[in-house]
Amino acid sequence: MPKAAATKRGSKETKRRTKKDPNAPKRGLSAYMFFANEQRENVREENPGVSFGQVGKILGERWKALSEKQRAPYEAKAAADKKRYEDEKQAYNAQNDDESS
DNA sequence: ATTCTGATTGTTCCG
DNA sequence: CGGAACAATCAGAAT
Repeated sequence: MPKAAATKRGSKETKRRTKKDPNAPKRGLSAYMFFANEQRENVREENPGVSFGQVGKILGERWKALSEKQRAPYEAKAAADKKRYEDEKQAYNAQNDDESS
């Protein structure tokens, strides 16, 4: 367990922190994104007719329903995507450093 | 050093 | 076109 429990992120009050960077090196995607990318086709096929109201929620439930090993490929992708972010992060760093002239 | 927070990411669906 | 449930994330900023 990391820390406390209740931690509603997005209180909108503290949102004014993290000053947006000049080129904002947006972070990478998340496992869910990769998972949804593959499952969306599958879930939609197994749940014909269901609207986002159902599919969306079902998708999330199924996400954890998979075995950790199943999430592996998605988590792996997420990790790989993060690396991608690291690259832009470095570009952002270089740009920032090169900006002073 | 440690803690936390916010920003972001992508899917589906519709009006 | 965007928003909202769904989940992860995680890197940097504040303490």
